[in-house]
Amino acid sequence: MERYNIKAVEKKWQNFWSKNNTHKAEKDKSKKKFYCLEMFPYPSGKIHMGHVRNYTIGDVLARYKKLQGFNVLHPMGWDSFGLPAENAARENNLHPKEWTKENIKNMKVQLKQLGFSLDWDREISTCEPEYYKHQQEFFLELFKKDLVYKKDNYVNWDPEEQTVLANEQVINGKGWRSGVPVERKKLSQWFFNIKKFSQDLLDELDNLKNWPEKVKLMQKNWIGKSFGCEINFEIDNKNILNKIKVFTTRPDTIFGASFIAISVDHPIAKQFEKDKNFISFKSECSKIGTTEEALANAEKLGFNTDLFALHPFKKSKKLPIYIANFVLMDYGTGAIFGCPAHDQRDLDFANKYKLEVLPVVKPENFNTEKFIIDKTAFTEDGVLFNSDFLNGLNVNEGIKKIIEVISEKKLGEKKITFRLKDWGVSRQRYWGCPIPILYNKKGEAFPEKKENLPVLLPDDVDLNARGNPLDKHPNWKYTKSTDGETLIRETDTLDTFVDSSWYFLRFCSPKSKKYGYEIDDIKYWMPVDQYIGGVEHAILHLLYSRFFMKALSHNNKEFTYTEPFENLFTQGMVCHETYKSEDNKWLYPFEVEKKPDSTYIAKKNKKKVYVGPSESMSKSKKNIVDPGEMVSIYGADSIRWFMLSDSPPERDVQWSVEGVSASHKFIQKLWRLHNEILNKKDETKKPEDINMKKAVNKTIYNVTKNLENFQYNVVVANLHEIYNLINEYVTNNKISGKILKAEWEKIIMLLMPLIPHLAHECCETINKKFYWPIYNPALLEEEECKIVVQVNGKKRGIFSMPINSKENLVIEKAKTIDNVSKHVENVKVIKNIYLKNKLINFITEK
RNA sequence: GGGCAAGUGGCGGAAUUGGUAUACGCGCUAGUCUUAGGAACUAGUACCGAAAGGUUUAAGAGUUCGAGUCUCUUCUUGCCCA
Repeated sequence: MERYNIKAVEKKWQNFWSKNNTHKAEKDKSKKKFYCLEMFPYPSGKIHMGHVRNYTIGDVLARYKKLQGFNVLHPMGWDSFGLPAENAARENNLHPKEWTKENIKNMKVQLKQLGFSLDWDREISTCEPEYYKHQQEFFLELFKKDLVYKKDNYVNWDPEEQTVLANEQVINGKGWRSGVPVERKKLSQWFFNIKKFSQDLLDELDNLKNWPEKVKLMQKNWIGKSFGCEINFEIDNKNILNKIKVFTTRPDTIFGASFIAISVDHPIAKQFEKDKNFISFKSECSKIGTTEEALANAEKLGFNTDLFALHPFKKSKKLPIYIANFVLMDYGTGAIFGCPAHDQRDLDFANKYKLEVLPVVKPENFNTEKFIIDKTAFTEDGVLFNSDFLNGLNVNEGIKKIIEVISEKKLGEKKITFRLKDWGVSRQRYWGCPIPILYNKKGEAFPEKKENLPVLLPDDVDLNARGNPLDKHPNWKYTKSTDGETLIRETDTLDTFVDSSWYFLRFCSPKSKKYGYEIDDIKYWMPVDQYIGGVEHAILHLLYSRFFMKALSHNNKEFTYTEPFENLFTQGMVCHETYKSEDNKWLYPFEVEKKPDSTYIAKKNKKKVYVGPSESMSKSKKNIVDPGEMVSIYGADSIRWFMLSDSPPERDVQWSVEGVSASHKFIQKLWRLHNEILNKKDETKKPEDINMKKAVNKTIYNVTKNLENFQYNVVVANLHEIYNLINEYVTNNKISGKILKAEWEKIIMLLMPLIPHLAHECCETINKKFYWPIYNPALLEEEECKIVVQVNGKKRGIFSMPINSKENLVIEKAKTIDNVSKHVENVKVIKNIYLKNKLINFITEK
């Protein structure tokens, strides 16, 4: 028998699938559909192990569902707009378009080499005019629906990338890609009105039954609904404004208020614009980012306005008004009252400026005199005191009561706010979807005409100039209206998260010239039955996609809203050990060598290598393994098998040479066993036949169940087990050839979704039919069962009995077991716990 | 600081959801075959013990006839938010 020739066989089937368009999906209303989608990649050049894992998990599901008879849609495309193309273009002197195309070409080859059952006829790429044309249409549709608007806004400005970042692209105050501290800058920006749907997006999370709770919670926190109250404070000096509207979620602490803090952009702050001190204060503020985190961590700074507000319930009390760096105009009303005793930021501020700290909430059963606030604010629930008519109430009761009183006295009103902010989509970048908006001389914005779409990106741009290349382009932005007026194009492009917010719709009608999606297609294919991707997109991409569905179906009779992703699965990361040389430089795994004592040395100079913890594969730490190289050594099936075998899909997996080479060996073993089975002669029945049938039946049951639950590592274990058993039967000639072949065929079918190349090769020599085996429930029943015997809950023995034996027979036999009889003799058994076919527990008197 | 997960052999991890803990794989040990082995095969491998047997799911308590699984406390790690 020949050794299994991985390269030839894998190539053979990949060509076969390509030629026969095996994975092509066609709308067929008579068949039940299954839309299996994995998050599409950014074409960075090569696929990485994270992709391999993501797409292997998806492919197993897609192939499994197909074998079960579903009409499976399993498409793939490219999230191909974005900054790296511009950077790479500058480095390599290659146009982003060319760079992207080249990468797509290479990555497509790699995906095919892994044997994924993708329908390449539906391939889409977001940087192609055929795609972004429709995106521009959607932009205009949203514009018409008043879901897009422009406003001056502080933005997170990444000085390195010279672009605006969304809040969620700012991590620890730094740009998510550049790692450079983010600044605040005021710019005129386009926004999607996602805030409008805050309540819906929150409520409808409950309908997502098969989303990880973790992800739903993250979205819930991100939307951040809070109940609070607006309170109007009168200003002592009536010349200015007579009132400041303040928002708070803790109106119960009103009696502990000792100052008012307003944002630098608050109308009241305007009068200080010429004050030198204020100007320097303001510039100091702009250095802090716009995230809540940055605000919380930054030193609290204030600018004293010398104005005072009157306490609404204690008119004699005057609260100084400060302009403070931790209050933002776009949260609440841009003004707060400070209650230092019960808010950490307020306390930090009060301590710095020597303001009064008056506690009004204390823990229950705590002596009032002994309760002192020093450096830590008391933010927990407790009993209100020092608070006039609120005294004795707890926090929730206090909030309720104070809101009642405030509304009654018309001092303010109850207010619900959301943390979710509108989605700023403008990017001062070239490689993105142009925003189809024109400006006249007055600066008024209006939409480009539909027949003029797409607004194409010009090819001839200078990427080496700083700032926005489209803005610097000599003539692209100038155009003329039908009546000859000179118009200027919007030079910002759209955030690439817009591109990925509707690509799952496009896959349903990838070729439609007229529409971004055909209503008839999405009615059949949508929603995505299973979406698979990294948890890092839990907030951004998934929330934006939900918003996009909302926005498109808003005021749309044909398109009724559904959640885009019915089921969501978030897979873990691929990790690898990290290696450092003696001179503290990262080394690639292929640069090191393992010695027999399990220590490592550098291949180059034989010097000692320090092994660090296993971490998520990243280029910067060089702990990466190239999938292409692995495929060429071990073959696609081995890589797939290993990816599935070692850890549950939702957890991180450790890449290891031992693991993948073990998978490779197992593939070879399967092939060897297959050939041995083929060579077995058909014989008359043998006694073990029925046991083998039962074992295979049980495997079908287990594999099916575990596939449904995404326990792919257990599926692998199930298949290992049945292999071990069949192999033993074959070696010892225990099974008749005919039964063996029939049962083995079923196992090949079970292998089909996981290692399709080998399974197809085996299948070809047996039978060319594909099906998903159905288990026989009757065969799951065993004739004998093992009864565990416990005495006082401790396991003392185990024995076999025919299934469904009578209780008294089981008890009698149980008592005769050596280690049991010892424990039940000479003591009174007061109780038997009996579980049919499973367990007997004797409870004895002490 | 808050929230959510998780903690099982040398390692990755199973456990029909409260009923035989450690399936399956890696690694390791011994052996067979081989010119050779980073191949293949066989046997062993949670811990203590020569054995009978006993102990064990981060630590401690609780509920229960019975707890890896449920409850509480503590510790540790990871993720998200601040």
